[in-house]
Amino acid sequence: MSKKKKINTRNTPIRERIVETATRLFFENGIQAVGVDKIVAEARIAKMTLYSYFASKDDLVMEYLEKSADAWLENFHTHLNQVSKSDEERIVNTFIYLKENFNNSTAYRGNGFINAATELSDGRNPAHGVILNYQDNLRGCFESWAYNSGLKDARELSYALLNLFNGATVSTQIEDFPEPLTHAINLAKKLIELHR
Amino acid sequence: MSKKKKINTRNTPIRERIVETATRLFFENGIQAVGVDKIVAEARIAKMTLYSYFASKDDLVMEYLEKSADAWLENFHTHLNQVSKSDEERIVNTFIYLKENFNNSTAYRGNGFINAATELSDGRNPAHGVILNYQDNLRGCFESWAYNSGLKDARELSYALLNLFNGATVSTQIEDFPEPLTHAINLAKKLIELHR
DNA sequence: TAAGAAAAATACTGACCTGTATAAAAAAAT
DNA sequence: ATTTTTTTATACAGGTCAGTATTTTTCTTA
Repeated sequence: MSKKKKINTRNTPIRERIVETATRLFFENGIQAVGVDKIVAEARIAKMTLYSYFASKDDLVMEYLEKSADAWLENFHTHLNQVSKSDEERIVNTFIYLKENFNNSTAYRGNGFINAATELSDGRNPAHGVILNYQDNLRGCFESWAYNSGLKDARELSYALLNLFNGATVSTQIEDFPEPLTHAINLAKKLIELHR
Repeated sequence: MSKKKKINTRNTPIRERIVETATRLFFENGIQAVGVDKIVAEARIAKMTLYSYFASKDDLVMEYLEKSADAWLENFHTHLNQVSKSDEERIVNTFIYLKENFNNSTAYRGNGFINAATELSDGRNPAHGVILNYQDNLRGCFESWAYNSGLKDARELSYALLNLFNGATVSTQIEDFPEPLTHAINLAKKLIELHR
């Protein structure tokens, strides 16, 4: 007789508060650096309540990554739709968006998915699937935007742009200064010209 | 009367074995994921011996980063000198070097300094100074190589190349597949043409 | 060979970690 | 109003963490 733990699958305000608090703490401090005790303290709930919604910390981490990836992409597209008149503009605006995000943050923490990928070094960790999916979603955006704009070699360009996206994010995080993003914006424009 | 701990500053084989073991474990598993007990076990020394050479784990981490940065740059230049006939070739060969490193590794772990920077999120950590120095050293190489090759806007090009370097490293680490590095090599060649 | 220094072995501290057991209090549903 | 579910509070288990104290053994050097 297997004695399984019963997990509450309902979507209550408490559950949302757990995920929101974990999301904020994981992103600001890193996943390994945040203990369950800190999450329950800041969410002002009992530890047992957390473990009634999530089987383990790893489960909570998975939900953090999945929900954050969805939210990131949604904010991303919402913003791009507001400032872009064409798919070609969306490409350049992607990097302007990164720079605005840096300027609007007091302590820049880069990209939560890149951080998670380097932190959870074991590639067999299921979190890597979410991160890979996020990255390929982003690259796919670049590819279709490039294709719709009539640019040559859209697929190769999309890889270059993803490289540029990741590189500019990491460089900015290391330097804590927006200069790499300025160069990334210029480089994105040049890449578009190269593929026109 | 301040009671300080006496640190052995001699450079003995044991000390080197500690640093070598820590270097391997930190790079393969991440800094936070490796405990002092694991280091002393794999180096087959007593824990007290480690603490007679290093005041704290943070001290050992600093030495790991400093020594690794020196060793990385030395290997880098040694290899580039063997395969390059000009500074312009050094630029492209940098990215070929990354790809060869990936192909020669069983479990690619990317760049130890990028990993450390994302792992040690607090920018006030003295480790960030070492990482910044490493990055600027690398960018400086790009800049002087570009300048010596008569390329235009050497400084801006160097930032683009550093972005490309970091981005390709991170993308490869996430994907665990060398395709981003292939695109990075092509992109580096294009960037050189753009600045000719 | 004797004295001194280095290293090892062992046990420990106090803090933190994930996860659980249990019982009381609060809330919801019947 | 009573039962059932949810949440809390508290304590705890078993592990790991960085770092230290103490004693014994080994090595070096004089």
